[in-house]
Amino acid sequence: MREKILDVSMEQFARFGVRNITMDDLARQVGISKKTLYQEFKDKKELVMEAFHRMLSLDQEKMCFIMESEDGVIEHLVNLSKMMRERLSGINPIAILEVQKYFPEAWAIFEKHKEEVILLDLVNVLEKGKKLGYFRKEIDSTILARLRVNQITSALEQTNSHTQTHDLVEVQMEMMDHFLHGIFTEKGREAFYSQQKKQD
DNA sequence: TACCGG
DNA sequence: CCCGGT
Repeated sequence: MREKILDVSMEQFARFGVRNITMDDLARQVGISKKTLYQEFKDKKELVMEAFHRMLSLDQEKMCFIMESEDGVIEHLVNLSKMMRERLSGINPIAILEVQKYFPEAWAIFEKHKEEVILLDLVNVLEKGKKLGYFRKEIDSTILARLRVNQITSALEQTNSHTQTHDLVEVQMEMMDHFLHGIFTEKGREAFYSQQKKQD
């Protein structure tokens, strides 16, 4: 039951914004009474926190899966960016602003996730890529992982501007391409191009 | 579902 | 007036 509620909440919050979705809306869509809803969750704040937390956990699961199934570091970075693009395309920019503004505790969960999960993952993948000869040995993995994590999440801060979600997706693609070409060795670039061909 | 109160 | 909470 809890998961069902969280899944619906996640989708609705992302699409219409947290403030536009009322507790009545959620109860109706899940097909339960508000009483049941409040038995599972203390208040709306808790629901938002949990929904947000769940979204990040699902992302993290996907990342672990990518990490295990792909031994190619390039595929890993491409998939990470793809994941971010898919996530962005389903989120109304207004929802991000609302969470930052009205649910700072939920936003803190994301900040933590960014620092502890994504950043470490990127350091690992950059190191791995250097060893395999795809990335230039001169690069500092820690600095570039930081650069990349800021790049990826910059999409979420730009929401103040009038940028459309579609543009954000395009921007993600462009930044990934630029980042990769900055760290590739010859071997890396060739591997990237043949990997791109497969995707089309 | 109705209602209170912020 | 709206909506979270009872």
